[in-house]
Amino acid sequence: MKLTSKGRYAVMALVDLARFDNINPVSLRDISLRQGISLDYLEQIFSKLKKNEIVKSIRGTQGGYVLNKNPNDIKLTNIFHAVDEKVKTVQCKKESKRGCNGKATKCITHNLWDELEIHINTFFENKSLEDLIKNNKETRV
Amino acid sequence: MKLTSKGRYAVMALVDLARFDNINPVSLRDISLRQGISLDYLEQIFSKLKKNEIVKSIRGTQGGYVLNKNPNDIKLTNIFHAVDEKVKTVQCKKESKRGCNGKATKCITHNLWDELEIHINTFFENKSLEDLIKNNKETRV
DNA sequence: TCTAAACTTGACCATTTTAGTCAGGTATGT
DNA sequence: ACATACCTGACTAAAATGGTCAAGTTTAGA
Repeated sequence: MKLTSKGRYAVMALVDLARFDNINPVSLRDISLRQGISLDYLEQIFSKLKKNEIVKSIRGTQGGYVLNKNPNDIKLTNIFHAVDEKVKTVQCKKESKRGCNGKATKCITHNLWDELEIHINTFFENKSLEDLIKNNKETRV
Repeated sequence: MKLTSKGRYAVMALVDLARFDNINPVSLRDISLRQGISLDYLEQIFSKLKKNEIVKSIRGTQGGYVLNKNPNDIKLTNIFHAVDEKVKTVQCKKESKRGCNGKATKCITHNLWDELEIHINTFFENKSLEDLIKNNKETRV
């Protein structure tokens, strides 16, 4: 199990954005430079964040992005959902009426993954952008 | 983020094994049939489980695998570790003396991933094969 | 009004990972 | 001897990942 870069970049970029958007919109170019993330890739990510109403865009010179909500109302779970970072641990095909092992039963470890998923989601639901700004200042190695 | 099939299969197979190994070793062929997992793939997985002393093998006719420890002493974390299921959320190159963003700092979300990792690992460390046998009987859909 | 900054969209792609298969072994109980 | 079952390594198709590239559109400011 691992978190992909897309989810990580999304969170990094939003934390960066949240710290600088007090007055003016923040351009992806600036975020790209500060965080070392490819500009083209950031554009893909922000396209999704915008669709999910986490950020707003302002076009043209001096444009950029701003948060669309209070940092306290942006939970990690919203961010991951926006960029398609799946927290699902097992894919049980819901289309079929059958269980996840092809039989008429759930697989013997099914409940376990449900529990795990809840465990992880709880973490994400309780963590907001606000928390990250407060507690995770860039620190020296 | 998702759990790969390898880790899931490993757990499924071990739960199956734990339920049937009272008297005789259990063959991978039986597990394969019961759980619907490819035999060849199971062999790869059990090779790793054996290296990590989670199971013992008995060769020859009537051979198979048996648990090498008490089900209560086999934690999920041991199983995942054995089959290389990474719970690491971020790969910060430890070889380099630098931070995870190439600069001399940790990335601004570094602490977050550390926390998440601990959160998930706690779940895995507290869950044993014994727990799964007790609570996760195969259930009808 | 011209232009450069910045967002927008979609196609494309190399690499890595995943989830296996295949083809051979070797050991051992009967 | 022979069938069963473990053991090992090479191989591979398909998907996911982590981007790049190209061609726009919009708008502030000179």
